[in-house]
Amino acid sequence: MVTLPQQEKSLHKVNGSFHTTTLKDVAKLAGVSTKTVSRVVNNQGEIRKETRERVQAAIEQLGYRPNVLARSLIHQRTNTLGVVTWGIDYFGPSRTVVGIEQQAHQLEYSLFLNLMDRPDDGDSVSLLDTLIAHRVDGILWAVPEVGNNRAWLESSQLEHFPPIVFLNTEPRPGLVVVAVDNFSGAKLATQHLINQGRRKIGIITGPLTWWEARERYDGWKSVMHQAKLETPSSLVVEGEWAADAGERGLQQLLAQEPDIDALFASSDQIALGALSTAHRLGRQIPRDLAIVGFDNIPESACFWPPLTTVYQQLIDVGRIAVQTLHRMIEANRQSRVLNEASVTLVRPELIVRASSMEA
Amino acid sequence: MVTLPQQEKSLHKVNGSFHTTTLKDVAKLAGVSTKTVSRVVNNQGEIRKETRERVQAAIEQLGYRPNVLARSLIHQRTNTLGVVTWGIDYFGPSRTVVGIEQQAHQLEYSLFLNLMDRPDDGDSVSLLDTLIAHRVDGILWAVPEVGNNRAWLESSQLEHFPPIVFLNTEPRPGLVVVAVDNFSGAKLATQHLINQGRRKIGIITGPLTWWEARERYDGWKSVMHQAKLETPSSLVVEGEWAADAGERGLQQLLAQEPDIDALFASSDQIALGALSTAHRLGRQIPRDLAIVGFDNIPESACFWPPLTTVYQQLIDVGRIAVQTLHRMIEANRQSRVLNEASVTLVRPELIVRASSMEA
DNA sequence: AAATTTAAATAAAACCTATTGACAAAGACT
DNA sequence: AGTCTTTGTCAATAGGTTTTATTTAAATTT
Repeated sequence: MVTLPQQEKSLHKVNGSFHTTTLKDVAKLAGVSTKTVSRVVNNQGEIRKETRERVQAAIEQLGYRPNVLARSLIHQRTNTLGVVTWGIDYFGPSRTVVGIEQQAHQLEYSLFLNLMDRPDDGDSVSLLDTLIAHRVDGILWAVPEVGNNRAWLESSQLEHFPPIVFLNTEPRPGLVVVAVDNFSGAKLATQHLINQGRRKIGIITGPLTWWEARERYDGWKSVMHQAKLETPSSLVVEGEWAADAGERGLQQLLAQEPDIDALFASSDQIALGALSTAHRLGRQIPRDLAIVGFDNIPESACFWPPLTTVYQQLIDVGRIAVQTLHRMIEANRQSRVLNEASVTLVRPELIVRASSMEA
Repeated sequence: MVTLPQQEKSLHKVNGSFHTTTLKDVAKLAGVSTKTVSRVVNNQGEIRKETRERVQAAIEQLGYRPNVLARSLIHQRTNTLGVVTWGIDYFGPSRTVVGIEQQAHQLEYSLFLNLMDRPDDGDSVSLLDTLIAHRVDGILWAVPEVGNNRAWLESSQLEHFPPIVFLNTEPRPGLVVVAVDNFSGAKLATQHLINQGRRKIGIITGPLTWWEARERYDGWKSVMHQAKLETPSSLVVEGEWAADAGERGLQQLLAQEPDIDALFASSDQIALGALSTAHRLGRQIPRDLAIVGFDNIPESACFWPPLTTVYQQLIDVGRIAVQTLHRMIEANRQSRVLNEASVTLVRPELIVRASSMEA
């Protein structure tokens, strides 16, 4: 036990305004120099056990926590990453953020979170500015690529930017990208349907301004061609990501090609909408129509029938992105070498359920 | 147009290591004092148009952004809020975060995001410590209340904490809380079923260690009693929040009370699982069994049949929480008056769809 | 044109909090 | 007395803000 002089309660009141305790306060209370406190806090140098305990008791009593701002200022490092993303109320983006947070936490980074209001451009530049003003050590750009919403890349002076990793965006020369291999995923889905003996396989795409939607579309086309199956535009409907696109989409497809026997839906929500339409029209799933989705949202296992879908390991995308960013930051610290571009693709896997296989 | 002396590219390279541009650099390049630059940046005092332009040109050229850390240090204010939450890959929590972010952005706060790995206790204290070390101006505690996961409240020295607002937790004396009125929501749902002429109304609850689950359970009980309906334990199944709890839950309910004519599911996922079981058992929804969920996840409109559910305006909870916190911060700045406790309840509304009404 | 007033800019120092290095001093131990 | 261990002093640093006192420049008045 260590005893300390009683501290009057008013210590943290100065001029009636809040005063967080500083190194000095601790030093004064413990009766040592600030240097000594600093040594205790940072666990460096030889310190007598008794002194250490006195200091620690003072820290306890005052609720002292070192001011990270001051530290960062000196060390030229904030241990902070900036995340820019969109749509965390959707399953995919939120999972990605979870992965990011987990890995960041493990590597002792704090996260600044910034959400865009719309995925297509908007206020990207001002968000990035804020992050840079906060001197984040690195940036995770996790906004889905829509239209030309990375136009800021051209106009910005990237030499004033910290390292950036792009998540789920199209690889480009000079950039570091971690993404799900949507193309492969779509191929898995389509190939599976072909393996089930289906031949007339329709697709409802996401909005084709989205890179991910285009990749999935291309994957479908690629497998179809390989299997020598036609891909007329009557088998294709462009939709939004949400469920009602699936409802309308299937209606339209059936109007154009009444005898399609399978559907590749570019999201689980679209698949859900299609299921709903199928029920209304009295089509048996999977007998009359096999359906495969994309995402593996938790609900999809309980759709009726349970949905076959492509599982994207978005948590991994987040984790890998942070690991990569961390390496870039460390490398930068050693030498101001330009980080090499790189592309990491995470392979999705197919989850087979009842919506695509007859019992 | 303003012209400036050419700057050699190597300015931001010092000893081969990265050098962010500072006020001084700008001042030197513009040929003015640092004070002048400061005035331009902060838009204060009288400054000749020509000078302002020179300075702005220098800022542009160097890509200067004021160091927020240094500013915060002086102003004793970081314009930063800490968010602690859990489960942003679920619909409810992520929506709440969206609301928080929107309002924070509008009030020019940046957000630190911290996710707990588990909602029941865990590392709360260390998360809070990190936030305080970062000198956040306020904290949003958006972790659902499970068991005694706010035990840290007793052991912490709250006088060293910045203002805190609690989201979707049980009101307690002395705390500021913004929450959805789960009790009312459950009453809406149950009353609606009674209005439809249902009398034997079962419930699948969330885990009753959760405050929100208990509130919904109590709401159901309250309305049942008011309508002079029995609430034997055979009408109650405690579940998890996810869909498979609904599958098993309905099975169990039907085993206990084969002639129930309605079900209040404490989450849309549970409702989805119940729908799935109903299909498998050949029960017609809503004819044989009316179902109401809770949450209004986007998919619920496309369930088969579309799900009647209770819509919680979680975005509003987030927004209001930030507004409240902002007021507390401002009030604190004026005078170190203890912030008064307060409770704001957000009323949910009932969305009626086909799962509870015969056509 | 000279004198006065007003405006714009500057230099220098203090401050915010913590870190760091060089060096000195005190105390403990042979 | 000499050595080792522990602690302290002091100043500089990180990147800004703010104050005071001063200087310079421009605008206005006589």
